[in-house]
Amino acid sequence: MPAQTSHNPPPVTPDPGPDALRADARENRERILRAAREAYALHGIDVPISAIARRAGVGVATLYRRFPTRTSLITEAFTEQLAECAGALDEALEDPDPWRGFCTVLRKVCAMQAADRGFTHAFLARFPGDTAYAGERDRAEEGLALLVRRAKEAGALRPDFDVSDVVLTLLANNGVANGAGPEAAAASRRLVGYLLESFRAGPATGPLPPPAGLELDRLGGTG
Amino acid sequence: MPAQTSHNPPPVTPDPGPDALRADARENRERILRAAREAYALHGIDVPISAIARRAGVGVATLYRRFPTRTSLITEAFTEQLAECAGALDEALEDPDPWRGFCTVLRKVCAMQAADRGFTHAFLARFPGDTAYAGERDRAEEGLALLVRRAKEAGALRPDFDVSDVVLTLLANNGVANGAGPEAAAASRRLVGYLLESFRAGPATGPLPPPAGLELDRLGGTG
DNA sequence: CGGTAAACGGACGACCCCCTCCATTTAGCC
DNA sequence: GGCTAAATGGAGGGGGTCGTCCGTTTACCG
Repeated sequence: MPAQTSHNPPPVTPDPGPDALRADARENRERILRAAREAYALHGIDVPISAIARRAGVGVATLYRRFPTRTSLITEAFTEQLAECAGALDEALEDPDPWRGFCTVLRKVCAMQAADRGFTHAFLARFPGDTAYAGERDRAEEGLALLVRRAKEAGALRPDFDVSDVVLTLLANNGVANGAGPEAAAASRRLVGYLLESFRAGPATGPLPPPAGLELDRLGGTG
Repeated sequence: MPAQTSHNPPPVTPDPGPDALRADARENRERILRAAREAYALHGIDVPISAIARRAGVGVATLYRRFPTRTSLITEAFTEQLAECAGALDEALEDPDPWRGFCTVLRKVCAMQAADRGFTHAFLARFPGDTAYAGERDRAEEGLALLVRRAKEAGALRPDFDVSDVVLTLLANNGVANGAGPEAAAASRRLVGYLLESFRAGPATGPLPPPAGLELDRLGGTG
């Protein structure tokens, strides 16, 4: 990334923003996002750009002008769902029972993963140089850490649980979501059921293999 | 597949078999398989055929003549590892402690998954029309079912464990193996640690979401 | 040593996806 | 209604993989 010339008050939005667009352009922008969400949910994040354009009823050029990079499209397409995740975390933090909050947020995010094949990738993908998610993600990590600490202090979450185990859960769930086909939802629920039982503090168990130190921003679809 | 003309004593081996080959051809065949295993382990199952050929030091045509379909190459390349899995299961069945056997086989297979990016795909991929694995797989399913039953009867495995939960475990582990990059091995160990704790029979826990009824032959890399 | 069939490998056409360019259409304003 | 800049869409060059064809090389046998 070339250095910027010292000053630029609005951080040079690569996306002009939906508001500054002409009416027909804004309409098309929405159609593209809708089509992208549908396509991603159905076929995963690898659908050709041209397929999304076709589904949206626009030309490829239109799509490319609005979303110059694949990442920018994905970012926009999943903003809503990511906000939903953030909301779930906020709710969990407000729950007087941190363990219940912990369970709820994990169940919810995993269910979303299982329902939408593209969501996982959007969720786990790192967006190099893209600051749109960075703040959101940092906030999520903080909130998660807080929730985990509280749940431990309440004696409900096992003490050797590591925050990175949340990522572990998401990755595992991703594997199930991608591999289990039509049974993905049921399989995901069952996996999360097993894991939550294991995460719950209980009578002393043997030592666990050490945490893998996974971080949200070090992960990608295929490593 | 066109109907066959009623009789063909040797079931028309698409692979002439390593033995009937000329010396140089057999040599090349081995080189191809070695290269395929390396490439799959490093880059997953999607490496271009040409890359494997190059790595093996042969032309594409040679590879294609020996292994007409991608599947046939994968099948051959992972035969050894699959045999190792089968061996692990056999050992587990011989273990006087079925729970220990169960843990060992799950740990071993998951470790293999984590170590070799291609192995999972080979392991889970369905091979339509390919009978090479069918017998092996049926035997594995039987053995697994037996192991699970014994472990339950020994009171070590929770009664509501379902055989399909083994597949669930493999899918989850696959997600971790594919997504955790360099930490895949550690992350996989930790996941399996959590799951095995959960699988272990213990003080009554709440009801689990129902099993997803996953079967080995209904799974594929991306469903 | 010589002949033959097996084996080889590179080149090639078909296909798909990415992304840009440009001639044409259209919305919004006077 | 007419003008202008924004917006559009499809064609096309570039890159990559697949799988086959065919002229050349090589192992094996007599």
